[in-house]
Amino acid sequence: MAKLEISDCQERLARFAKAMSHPTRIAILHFLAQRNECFFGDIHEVLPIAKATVSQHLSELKEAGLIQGTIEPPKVKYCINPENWAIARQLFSGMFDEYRPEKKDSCCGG
Amino acid sequence: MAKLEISDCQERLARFAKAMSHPTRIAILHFLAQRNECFFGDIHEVLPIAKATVSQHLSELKEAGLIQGTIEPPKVKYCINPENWAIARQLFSGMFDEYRPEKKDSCCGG
DNA sequence: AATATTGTTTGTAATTTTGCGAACAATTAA
DNA sequence: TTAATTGTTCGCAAAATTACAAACAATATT
Repeated sequence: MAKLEISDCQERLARFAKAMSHPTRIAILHFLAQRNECFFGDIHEVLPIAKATVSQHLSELKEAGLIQGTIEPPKVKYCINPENWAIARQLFSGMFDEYRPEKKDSCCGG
Repeated sequence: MAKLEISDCQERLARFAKAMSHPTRIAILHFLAQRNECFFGDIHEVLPIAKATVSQHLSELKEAGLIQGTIEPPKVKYCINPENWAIARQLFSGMFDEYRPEKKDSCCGG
């Protein structure tokens, strides 16, 4: 029993998923993905939540590696982290491609 | 201010991501994606956690729509939910495709 | 030096998540 | 009927998440 070991890829996928597990953070990613870059204020301006909360969400996205931020005094510029974005894309599509229903009739009697 | 409204798609994407935000649940999805279907016991046997916890993780995956379960007394058969799996795949790839770095030089001075 | 601007950090509270053992339900076998 | 098998649900505890206001830091301006 207990033979299944969780791989690094699976841990990493879960980590990315966790970063994406909140609607506000999805909205932030969407916003950044479209603009390629922008300042904290631009993001905060558009969200109906306190700046402290925005900052926290940005922190989590940054720690997960999906975005990056650089200080441009007195502002902070945020953008997608291209390398990790590509890795996340691959991990997710790899996961979803693992399921290939060979038969047209569904499983589980559904 | 606060102009950004979170769309249903974004809510749904976050919901799927949340279901995938735990390593054990990623492992379960991976397991199911490969086998196309299997019983609770098969999953529990392979995981180093209590059956109550396994049951809970399966519940969350089921409530999120990623998997489905049917009772086959005295067992319960679980499998990927094909329709929602396809929807999740699209939502994620749609999100990741939103970012298209036009230039080779990275943003944020990275 | 004093003030304004831009974000982060801190402290706090409410809620959710995670995990387990024990109790429970439902079917099957003896 | 009694016992065994298979999972779910309950009750609980520890930890993590979410959100906010207030305090703080760092640069720019007057």
